[in-house]
Amino acid sequence: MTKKEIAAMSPAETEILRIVWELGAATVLEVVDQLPPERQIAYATVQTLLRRLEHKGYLKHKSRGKAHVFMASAQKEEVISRTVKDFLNRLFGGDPVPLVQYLAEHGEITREDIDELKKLIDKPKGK
Amino acid sequence: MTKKEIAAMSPAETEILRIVWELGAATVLEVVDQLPPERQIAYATVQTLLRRLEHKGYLKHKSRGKAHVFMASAQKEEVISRTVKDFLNRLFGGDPVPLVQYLAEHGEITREDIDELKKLIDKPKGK
DNA sequence: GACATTCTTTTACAAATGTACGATATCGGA
DNA sequence: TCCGATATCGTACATTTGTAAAAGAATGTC
Repeated sequence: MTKKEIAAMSPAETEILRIVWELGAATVLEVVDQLPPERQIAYATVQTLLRRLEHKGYLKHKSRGKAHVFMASAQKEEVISRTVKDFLNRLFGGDPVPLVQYLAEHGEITREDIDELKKLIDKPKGK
Repeated sequence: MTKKEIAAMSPAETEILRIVWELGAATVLEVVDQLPPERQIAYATVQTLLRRLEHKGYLKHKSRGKAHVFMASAQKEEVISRTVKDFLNRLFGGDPVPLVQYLAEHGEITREDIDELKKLIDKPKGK
């Protein structure tokens, strides 16, 4: 565990980071285009968020022509882990069951999903 | 749907709100005592957070002696729903499966939990 | 090589957040 | 009724966050 202590990301930053993850690598414009249409947010704002994410160590970038192409720098798994754990602590005191329960009750996850999960648990993570 | 538009709560506020939910009703001191020992936070700070939560409509209070006893005002279900949905959107673009998958892979939820869930889904919510 | 175009950088700024001190009010006793 | 203990209230304040305009730089095109 050499590196640690990466500054927490804000909600808006999280939203942007997710999109970069999804696209693999993306310019400011590509991120903007990926945002849902109802999400009104200026190009410059997204740019700021990307810059801040880079400062905090979540992203890095290289240049393609004059544009910057952003991509993940920190380990996604790691980041998600911290974020979920944190969320769980704040809202449910760390107990994940109520969360999953909520998802089940509100039709967010289907029976099929659950069957898949069962398999996942049975096979203890084939690396 | 008469009331809506309740201001979003901040992470620190969420942490406090959860404790009030857990205790049902609590004074500032009781909330402070409920916080994990590693969480260094002054009495006055908790007080401020409780005050803000009340302003935002999440809590109300009555007096017991000179102390204020805080308790939930907004519907917990409602609040959790909004919060989870929001979290899901930001971190996973709204798809709950990766979240649950994460929980499963990291041993956060057990096989038993999953069996319980299955029942929940099969019985479509006995109101 | 001058221009319009497209990006990045710089800079701003109000509002929200996290944190908490000091002043004030209230309650239970002596 | 005056006192100490306990609470709340008002206030403060440095940061972080969300949002973005303005200024400056690189590029392709006549």
